[in-house]
Amino acid sequence: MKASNYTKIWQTVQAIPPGKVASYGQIADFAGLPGRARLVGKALGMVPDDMQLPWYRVLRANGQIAFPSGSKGAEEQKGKLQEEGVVVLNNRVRLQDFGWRPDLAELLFTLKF
DNA sequence: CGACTGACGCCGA
DNA sequence: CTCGGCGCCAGTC
Repeated sequence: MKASNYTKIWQTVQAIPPGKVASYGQIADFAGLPGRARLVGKALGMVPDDMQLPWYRVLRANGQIAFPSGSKGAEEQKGKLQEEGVVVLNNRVRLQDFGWRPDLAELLFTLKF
């Protein structure tokens, strides 16, 4: 099967465990698309509503929520994260505490590509 | 074909 | 901390 870039990105996002967050660049790297962080953003925007995807676990490299503070999207994302115990302050998360550091072996087992 | 546009990232000032 | 600039690339106009 011909895993498109979007498919790889979605699979990688699904691999993020609850209570942890990853950055766009990180997702791009794990998906085999180094330097294509913007493509990750595009891919998340293309996600069908009926597909379950923890898109809210994806943040900017500095831990900030990608949406403008106070916007609908930002509030929704903040809520979803806090439900999992992730602390969100001033529209941002401390990656030092909640950043996802995947185990390479398990990552490969999950993504299989 | 070129110009513009993003749920981005990094480096330098 | 803020700004500006450049790299990135699939879509859109």
